[in-house]
Amino acid sequence: MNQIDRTSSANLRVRFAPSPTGFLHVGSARTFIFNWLYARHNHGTMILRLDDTDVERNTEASVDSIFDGLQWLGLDWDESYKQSERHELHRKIAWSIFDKGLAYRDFTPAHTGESEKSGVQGTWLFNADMRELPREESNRRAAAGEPFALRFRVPREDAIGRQLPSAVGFAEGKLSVHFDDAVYGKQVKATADIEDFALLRSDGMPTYHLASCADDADLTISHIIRGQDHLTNTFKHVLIFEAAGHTPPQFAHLPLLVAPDGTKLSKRRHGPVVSVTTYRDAGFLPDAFINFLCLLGWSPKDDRTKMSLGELTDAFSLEGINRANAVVNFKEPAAARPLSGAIPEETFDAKAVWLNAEHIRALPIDDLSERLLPIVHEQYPNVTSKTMLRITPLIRERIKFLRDVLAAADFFLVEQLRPYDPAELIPQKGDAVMALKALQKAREVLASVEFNHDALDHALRAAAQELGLKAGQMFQPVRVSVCGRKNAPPLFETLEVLGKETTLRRIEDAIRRLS
RNA sequence: GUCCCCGUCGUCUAGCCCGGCCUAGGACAUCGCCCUUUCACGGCGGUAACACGGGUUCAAAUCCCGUCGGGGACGCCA
Repeated sequence: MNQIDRTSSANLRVRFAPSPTGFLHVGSARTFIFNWLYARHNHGTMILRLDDTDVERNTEASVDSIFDGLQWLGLDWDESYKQSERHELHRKIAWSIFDKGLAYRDFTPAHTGESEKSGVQGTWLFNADMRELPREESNRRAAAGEPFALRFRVPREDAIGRQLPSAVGFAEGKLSVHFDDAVYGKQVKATADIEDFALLRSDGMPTYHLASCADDADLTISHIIRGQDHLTNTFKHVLIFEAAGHTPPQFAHLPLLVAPDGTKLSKRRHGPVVSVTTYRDAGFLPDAFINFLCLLGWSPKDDRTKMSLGELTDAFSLEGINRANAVVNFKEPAAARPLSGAIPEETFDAKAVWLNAEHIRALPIDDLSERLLPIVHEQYPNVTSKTMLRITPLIRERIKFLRDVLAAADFFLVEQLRPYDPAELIPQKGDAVMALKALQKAREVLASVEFNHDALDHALRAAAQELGLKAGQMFQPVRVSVCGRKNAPPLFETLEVLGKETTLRRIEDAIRRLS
């Protein structure tokens, strides 16, 4: 059965196959990333396939939203397909399975939705009348126009003695299907626990299971890397592959991403916090987001956490994937803070936020500056890239999200400072008189000094000494007058960028506020 | 209900396959100290975990059995 050479990377082909039924959520993004990493690490082929079989639920908006997310991540693919354009192939394969006697027509009317989902009697297996329906009668009824679904004939005890597919054998005395998962190891399931699933619906459309396997076989996918929620479906898939005359690919199932409440991440229950574009809009760097996602369910095993895309690509392997579900430790925005439009920082997993800050700090100044500029321009269209380039180094260590630039660099950007509490001007262990004295001195000294770091440093320290103040007591009033608050970048660099004119004007203003 | 998967600090994880180096390592978060003109960065240190119970063994986080807990799949949805 293992005739395909899976070690040869030239034939390595993986795929990401989202269904366009909503936005791209973080679990899907992580599946995409792992597939991409595996393909690139092994110089294989990355395929994007839209699994849009369910016309009812698919929307154009969803397709756009998924592409938005993928585009932001910045990871590419080599080939792309739409399942809805391949129905002929799916039907052809379904009927070839029927022709081999491995599927049969089921004329039972379709079920009315969810009603008999978790029946007390246990798993429904098959309807004997339909499964055993003579071929002639089946053909006759079909020819008469009676609707039917096409069902897979899962091997039962009646298959014993005949030629069995190679994935089917006996385990503990029971006829079972087996396959080897790259993450979860050997998997076995008794055919008595697998129902005769549908291949074609009564409207002739392929089901997900059929379409997915038919495409994977046709596109010669070598490795299927997907969420663990498909682990039990895989037994059916193995059966389809073999019935269609193909060797099943190598499977690798990923542990699920779960919410803090322990349940599988879902768009429905958890909302925008699980949408990729939410991270984009909050000012995450794509590489930081990718880094974060990779650490959920995978480990490089060498204690590294902050990793670039290149490092991730080099380090990635299926062996590093673990089996336990991982929680994305986000908070519901409503619980985090009364909503004010923007998504508060504490909404996101703290590690994601930290990684983002790390990636921001690792970016070269000019690169960071370029990414910051469009955000700044939303509110301050007149800021030049030259100015931005001077501001960036002063705030790089102080922002966790790209958007934070607006709050961190506000005093560089506005003409007029927002009104602040004059009490802020008063230094440690000082009073309003001291503040006033310091500012008047600063006004005097700064008027005649050259605005570069060293000159500023000398001038202000000397001024402090002259007044009998500690350096900090001198700096604080100046800082607050030019920044409008206590927490700000280092003073001299700040003054340098602000320039003499603005600095003096703001000190003047502060003196006015004090008196 | 049936079947499948999982269970190491609050969270992500290393170690588990091939028992001893584990008085269980790292990271985030948290607490404290240092650096310092504020904030941040950085440095140092602390708190904190092998779900439980049996067994095998000289020795078990690592192997076996059971219990409990969590998740997932069971559709003519994907």
